[in-house]
Amino acid sequence: MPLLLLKDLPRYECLIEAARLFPDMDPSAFEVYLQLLRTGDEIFGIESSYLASKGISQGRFTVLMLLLEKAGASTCPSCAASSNPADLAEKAGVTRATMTGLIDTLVKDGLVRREPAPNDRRMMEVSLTAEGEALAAGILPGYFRRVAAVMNRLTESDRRTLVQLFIKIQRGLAEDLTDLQADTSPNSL
Amino acid sequence: MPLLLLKDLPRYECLIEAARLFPDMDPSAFEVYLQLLRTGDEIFGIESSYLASKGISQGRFTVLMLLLEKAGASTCPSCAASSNPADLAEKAGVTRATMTGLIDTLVKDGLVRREPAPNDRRMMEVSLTAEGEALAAGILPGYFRRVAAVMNRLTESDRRTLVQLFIKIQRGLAEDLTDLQADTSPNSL
DNA sequence: CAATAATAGTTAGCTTCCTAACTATTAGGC
DNA sequence: GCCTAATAGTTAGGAAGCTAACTATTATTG
Repeated sequence: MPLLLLKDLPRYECLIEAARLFPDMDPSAFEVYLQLLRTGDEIFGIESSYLASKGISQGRFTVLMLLLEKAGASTCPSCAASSNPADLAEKAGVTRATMTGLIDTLVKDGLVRREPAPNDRRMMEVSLTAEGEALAAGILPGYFRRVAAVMNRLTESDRRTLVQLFIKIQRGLAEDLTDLQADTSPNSL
Repeated sequence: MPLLLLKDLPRYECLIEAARLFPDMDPSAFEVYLQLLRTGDEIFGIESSYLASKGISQGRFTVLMLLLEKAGASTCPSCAASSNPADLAEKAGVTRATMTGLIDTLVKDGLVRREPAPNDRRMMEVSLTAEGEALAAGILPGYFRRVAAVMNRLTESDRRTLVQLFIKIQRGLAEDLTDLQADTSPNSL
């Protein structure tokens, strides 16, 4: 659980009170904000501890999944790309340096192999070993069961609503982020 | 941005396809799951980079907030506790060891002072310096503005809905988690 | 009241991420 | 065809968490 957050979220009355002290504060926005981060953090913790019980970290799991998509029976167009480290890093959302480290440990554990790419001598080609595929196959059912269990109280309609609202937030982030960054300097103390 | 996640979430058709391969997979649950984690991660990244621009990390910010609540004009009952490191660690959701490190750096930067507690010689008493209070006061308005901006596309009704759904998920986590953990061992490969 | 247990804080060492600098190779512009 | 870009991968070092083990106190209990 990598996020450091308040464990007990402030009650709504406290937010109201804080809003009196800080005119910039929007209590309902802040409440959603805290709940979102808190919920995400808890879910992430559940996933992490499941993966840890299988002897693998979040980062290594992501790499395994990306390689499985490529190796596996997927016909999804976005899954058909090559699997050099830079590509994996891009897809996983980490730096190339981090990916080097992840692949190092996966190779050390015999889950992945790393060979020079045939066409471009700068590149490497990464692929799952049989052992890696077996591990992924052993992890995924439990993983999916947990994901389903986490959401099992939500109706299909709840789920659609949530996804819509997440997309709404994300669209705002993409478009309003520039304004936010512009006001970084003015209010530096 | 501490979470390592797929940067481009799989499209829904891909989830459907994966569901054919893995009977345990619930596409709509998985989609919500990915969107929740992704949204949380992005928001967390925005917050982190704002705090970094103010020269402070997430963890140190949390400690400052906890100490400010105590020092400040808050009449909130849950904010009135003492501020020894163990207490702060509990509230911030980190280990005591981590809190030691956080306080170390805050003391080094002159933002916080650490004195022996009067009654119990095992304990320390942590409090904000004037400099720490000034830093917090300089950070909070921009922080609240960003929180508000992140949520500014959501109507009040959207916000209420979101909070309701988060609470629904969290209640499920609290009550169903035991079942989840019980099935950790069976499907170990 | 002595011995054990519990608690507060710290330390040491690990993990997982990062950035910045480096090497080797390929691609482009003159 | 060279010389400079750009690109792929790696290395080195740092930041922010964690666990486990340790010391110093206080509480409990026989």
